[in-house]
Amino acid sequence: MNRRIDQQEGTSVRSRVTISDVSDALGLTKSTVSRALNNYSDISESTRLRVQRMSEKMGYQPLSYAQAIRTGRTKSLGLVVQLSDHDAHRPFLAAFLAGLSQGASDEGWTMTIATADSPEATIDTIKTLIKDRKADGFILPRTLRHDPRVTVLRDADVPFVLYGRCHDPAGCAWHDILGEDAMRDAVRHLVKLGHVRIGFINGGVQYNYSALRLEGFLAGMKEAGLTTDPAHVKSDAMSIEGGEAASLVMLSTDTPPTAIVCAVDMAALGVYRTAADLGLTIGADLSLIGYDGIPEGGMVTPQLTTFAVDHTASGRRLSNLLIRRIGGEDIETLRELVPATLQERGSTGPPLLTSTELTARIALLD
Amino acid sequence: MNRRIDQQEGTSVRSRVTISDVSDALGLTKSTVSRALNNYSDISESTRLRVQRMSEKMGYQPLSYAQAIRTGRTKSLGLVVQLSDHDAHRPFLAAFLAGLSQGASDEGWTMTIATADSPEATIDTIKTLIKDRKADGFILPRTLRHDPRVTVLRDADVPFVLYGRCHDPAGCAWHDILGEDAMRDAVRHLVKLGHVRIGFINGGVQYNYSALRLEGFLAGMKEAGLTTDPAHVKSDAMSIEGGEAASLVMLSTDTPPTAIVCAVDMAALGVYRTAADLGLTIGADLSLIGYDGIPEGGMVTPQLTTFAVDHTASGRRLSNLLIRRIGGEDIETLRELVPATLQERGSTGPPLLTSTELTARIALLD
DNA sequence: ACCCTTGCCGAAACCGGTTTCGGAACTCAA
DNA sequence: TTGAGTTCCGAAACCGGTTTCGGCAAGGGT
Repeated sequence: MNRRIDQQEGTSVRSRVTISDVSDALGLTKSTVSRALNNYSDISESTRLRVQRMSEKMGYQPLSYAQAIRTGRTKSLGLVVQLSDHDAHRPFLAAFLAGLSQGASDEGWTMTIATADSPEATIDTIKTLIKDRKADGFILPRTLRHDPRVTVLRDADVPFVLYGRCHDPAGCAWHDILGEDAMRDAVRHLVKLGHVRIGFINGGVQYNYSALRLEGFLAGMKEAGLTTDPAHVKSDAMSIEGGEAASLVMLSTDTPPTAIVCAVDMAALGVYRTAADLGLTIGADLSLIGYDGIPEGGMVTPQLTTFAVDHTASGRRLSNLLIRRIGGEDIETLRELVPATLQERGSTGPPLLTSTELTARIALLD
Repeated sequence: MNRRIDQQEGTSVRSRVTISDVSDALGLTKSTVSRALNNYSDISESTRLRVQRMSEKMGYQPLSYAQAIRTGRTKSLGLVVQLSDHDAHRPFLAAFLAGLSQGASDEGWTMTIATADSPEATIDTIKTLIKDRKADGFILPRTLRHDPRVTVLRDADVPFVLYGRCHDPAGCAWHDILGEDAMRDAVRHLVKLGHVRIGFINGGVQYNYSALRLEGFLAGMKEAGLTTDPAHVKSDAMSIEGGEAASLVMLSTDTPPTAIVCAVDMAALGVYRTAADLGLTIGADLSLIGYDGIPEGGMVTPQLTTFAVDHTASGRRLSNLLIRRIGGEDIETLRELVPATLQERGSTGPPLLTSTELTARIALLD
């Protein structure tokens, strides 16, 4: 009782307000206060209210690690960032973290993050974090078709939520962008402009999204009654170089596409290079649509038409979902899909050249 | 004693090995085990060894939050990333985090990170993390000349370490890159190529580094016996647009510089735009040196000569310094400066034109 | 009037560590 | 032999919460 309550916003964080301070002030025991704040049913409504008010007034906030010792929960979300991945996701990282962090702190949770430089190291890091109880659950970005992280976490019975979807949905909660719809819409958009021969440059096949985006592309082609030339479909292009190589091959066929859809913006930037090499003007001779909305897309000429993805918003959602998952909510209610939004810029236009003319133009260079 | 020890690498993390398991196995009390592991002097060397071996064998690792309840230390490092800053630092983030995280986990620590979108929010977030004891200390990137974070942490008596330096070193540990030396070396490099009229585009004056880099630039000029035209020194350019504007003004004077040193790469990228607008060829008509080593510098033509900074290595050092600081090491021993390394590429060369010729060329455009 | 619920709260154990305190055993000088 | 120090470890309190258990008092049915 001789304990001094700190100033509201005192910078010096001497002795905190503990649960005993609150219970003493109310003439109750700390067990009652604890149960009142944790919504136990054997606490009368009037007492619960008294406790809540007093806690509020005294600025009491349970210490998460003091709770953890009994509950095993730290109120922190784990994220292991794998950096061996091509650079593509780095620009996402800041925005993504911002969303995660906001979503977490909205509920009074924090983010524990670690990095790893290989899939194996990622698994090890996750295991360590679980063992040391540094996180109550995990957010898994960049879901793979067969993701070892999912296996580990499912086995360990540790909650997690995917940024992406999973081939085996058992036990998986997720938040994902409808990349397949975006690819279909890309085709629709190009078809409306008059394109008939459309190529597709996909991302890494190990990722779950690539199968979906390919599906979406093909669906769009089928819907428009167009046939897809197998030579016009490439995959595993996630970097500028990858996109450059894939598009070069594609445009060197006898019947080159007049438009290309890329599953990732980085690959689309590579197409700019190929176009420059072949003397083609993007947006005129060759139309191009990307996906991701990376800032570099706004720095090239013409600016890249792409599908913008709001990673901050997604991060926020993911934190929310994971916290609810840890709280025991049903998995089925913790799955959501949101659309990407088309950002129309200069890299698309009606086809100026026929495929034959294109070939002729390209041949001139040799 | 009826407790089962988990399999070494068991995925299912049932009951952990606790300190009592270890003490039981040795026929000691847990207090002895605790003191043995924490290097108390009143434990015999033989006992300490027995305890260490058994702990190792049983895979015992104290639970950090269980320790925290008594010690107040969580073994986690705090980082608050401020995102309102121009985008410039985003590319750094991944590499920086990787270093921090490696440095932390090398010592069995973890990173707790949060984001904020304004200086005020940053302060609030730090205060919250301190209050909730979510971090034992903080890493402060992007040090300002007068940094409110330093004030808060110093007042709260919470350990911290700067990525950068501080005008008032009292209580400050740091790791920093010698940007001033880099700027001086940039001038030396240009002088050696034959440049006489050299401009300087500095970053934000609110940052601590900008004063240092300006100093370094001026030192290089003085060393070479060159006079610095005040019209050739600009500041607060940290983005492409900023660099573009600053260089445009600078090059529109009667005696434009034949070479420009930029304190940040992003500004240097802006100079490329100005050069394109004015019909100048970078590396020939105009030499350019940046600082940071951002990947975009390798994507422009010609590639940007710059000073590469290894943010991963710095992050690792910062974690190490902070952990030692939290451990009570003397501040004076926790300050270190490392050089940046010149990455010579295509944006520098001997001056092809005199200042007069340059002016004539530029005037032609009007 | 009596017993049986039910509602509500206190007492105490507990979580996994750390830290204080005290005392047994051993050493060494007087 | 004895007394004073040392060395080293056990017992127990403690940190700040949560959870189990038991019991008192009010209410309700017969």
